[in-house]
Amino acid sequence: MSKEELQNGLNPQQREALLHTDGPLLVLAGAGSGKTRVITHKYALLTKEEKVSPSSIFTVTFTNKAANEMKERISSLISDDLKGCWIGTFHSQCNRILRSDITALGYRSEFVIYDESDRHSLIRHILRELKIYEALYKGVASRISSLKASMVTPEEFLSSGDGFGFDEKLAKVYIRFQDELRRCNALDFDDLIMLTVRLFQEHPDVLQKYREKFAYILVDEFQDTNRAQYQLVKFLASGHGNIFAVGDDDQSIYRFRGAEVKNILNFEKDFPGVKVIKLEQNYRSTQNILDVSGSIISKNPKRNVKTLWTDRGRGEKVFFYWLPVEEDEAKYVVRTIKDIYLKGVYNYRDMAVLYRINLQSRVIEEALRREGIPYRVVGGMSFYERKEVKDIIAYLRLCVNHHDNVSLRRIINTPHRGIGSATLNKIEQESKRRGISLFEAIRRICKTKSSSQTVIDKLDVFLKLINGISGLKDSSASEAIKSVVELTSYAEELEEQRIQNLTELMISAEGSSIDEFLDRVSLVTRLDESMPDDSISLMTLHTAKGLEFPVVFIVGIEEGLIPYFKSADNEEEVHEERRLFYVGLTRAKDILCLTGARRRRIFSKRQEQEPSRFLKDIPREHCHWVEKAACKKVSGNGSKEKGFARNKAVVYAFPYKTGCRVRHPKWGIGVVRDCYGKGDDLKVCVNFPGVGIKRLALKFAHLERI
DNA sequence: CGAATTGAGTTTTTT
DNA sequence: ACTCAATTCG
Repeated sequence: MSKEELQNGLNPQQREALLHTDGPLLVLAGAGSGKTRVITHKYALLTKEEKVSPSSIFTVTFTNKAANEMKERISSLISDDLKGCWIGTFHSQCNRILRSDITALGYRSEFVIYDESDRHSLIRHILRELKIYEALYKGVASRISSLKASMVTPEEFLSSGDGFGFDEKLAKVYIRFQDELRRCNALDFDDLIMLTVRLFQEHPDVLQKYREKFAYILVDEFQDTNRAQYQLVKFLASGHGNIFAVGDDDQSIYRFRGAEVKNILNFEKDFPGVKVIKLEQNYRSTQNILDVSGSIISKNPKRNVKTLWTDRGRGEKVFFYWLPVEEDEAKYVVRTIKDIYLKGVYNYRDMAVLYRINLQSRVIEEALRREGIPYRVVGGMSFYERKEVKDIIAYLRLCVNHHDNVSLRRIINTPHRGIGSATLNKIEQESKRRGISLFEAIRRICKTKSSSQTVIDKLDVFLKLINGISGLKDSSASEAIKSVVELTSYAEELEEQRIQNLTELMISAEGSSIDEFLDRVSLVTRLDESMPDDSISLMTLHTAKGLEFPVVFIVGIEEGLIPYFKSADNEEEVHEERRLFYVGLTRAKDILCLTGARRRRIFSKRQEQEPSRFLKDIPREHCHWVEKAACKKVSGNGSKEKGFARNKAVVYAFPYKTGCRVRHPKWGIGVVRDCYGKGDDLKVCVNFPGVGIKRLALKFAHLERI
């Protein structure tokens, strides 16, 4: 594509951002303003016109999904292949750098990467040893994580500490944690960033090498960077200043995990002469949706004001429904979903239900199930977090790296081989006494026969097993997985579904070496989520960031949920809740429907709920505002719930009930899903197995009741 | 060593 | 209400 072609279809601001090639540039991109478009076109322009090699453009995103999407879109713009390009997540980019240069910091380059749960088990182990209440491990882990994300060393933390006992203990755990990681030859996610920054700090020659290598730095979702990530980018860019950062401070919703919006503000200080461009034309939503979301976000102070506009027209008003209890809310949402679906304009995949906390999905799911509407809950446990998958990966890690104590602890008795806590304690002691890894300690115990024969026998079996698998080091990852499963008899007495998962794991490993595979599973959280079926998406507001749907429901717009009660007394956090709400609102393209319930069960307590304070900021003229005292329209069946079954209002006598069977001359036998309309316009929705769901005008479809 | 029972706590999440 | 985890019992 030529320079001219790359500009086609861009608005003036986008074009300006595209054509600014030298020096720092900050693009404040409102929701739905086509930021990815600008980034990808920029990338294409740099490689095509400026003849910059893809290997000289350092491009970072936060998620793999974003990185892949970007790669795809770029490769459709330029015909060259992107081999050797540097487009990836912060973590994968840092991994790449560290794999080649971490030895400068005294680490070995074959480190393994610990995920959240590995980190948790290591911290629990340390707490146990230091005799600190173990149940605190989650809090401790997250404190340490945020210290590392802010590049604070244990020493610095200690000196800045308030001298209260707990901080001292925390620092101790922190030191110990880093120490253990090192002994295990492992890095956690925070280390990947932190150590890369440290590498640049302490080794100017290495920094110089990368500065020369990367002529341009592109940062996506800049508002989500934490301090370490920002330092990283700053290091790379401060030589030539060719940094191109894209973000939206209004969509900063990850403060709780260390994101610092102030990086956007600092940016103008750190890179003098920065050009700031705002993208305010929105290509996603109707004007009504933009007005409503704008009225919400404009109440936040300290923001880069952006006023989104669209040429799409006003569109539907935004719906707000206030219902008596959460079940009513769910029912209302589901009924509306069905109504919309049956009108035929939108499919289920075009709709999403968003909520503040995962717990809220339950009621919605139940209501959807009752109506037989297909749905999927987005988020939740990722494939690689499943126990059986993690177990097998632990075996692989241990084989590649005998120092990996965390993996060893995980699988030493999985599947059961009679090695319990007593034996493990003995091993731990031996390892501590000699300053060797657990694996070495086991070897020693076996060699010196310093335990009872039964224990030695069991340990010996384990040793032989690991040694046997270690022999597979050079075989392919999928071979190795197969062998691990066989040698450990892992699949025995495992449920069918879990065996399936292992098969899936093997398939996903095909074609990679063990090292590559381990890297990938650490840095890629979920398998590519395929979504071929037509189903409603359910997810939290956080998960919805970056996505868009023609029809969006946001449920539970109540005080206590949005803003969440734990945030309600902290001003900063209320601002973040407001942004979160804003993110949710701006996901909608055509139809936006907000709901809330007057009474709701939260943690088994029935609570009287107030409408969210944010609702006060929405101008009523953009909304259909409906408060329901009780559920009026009860759809024939399913109204046996207490309270509002009184209106047995079967409005029209439909000839077909949901669930009854019919025969169609062409499609055969099907099940009636729904029946609506009246008179000559009576429509019936039938699911024909193997054919799919059909909507038929009763008048023309020659249905036969069976 | 492993199963069963009791008890505490309860946001959001990517890598 | 429900989950997850620790402790206790067999």
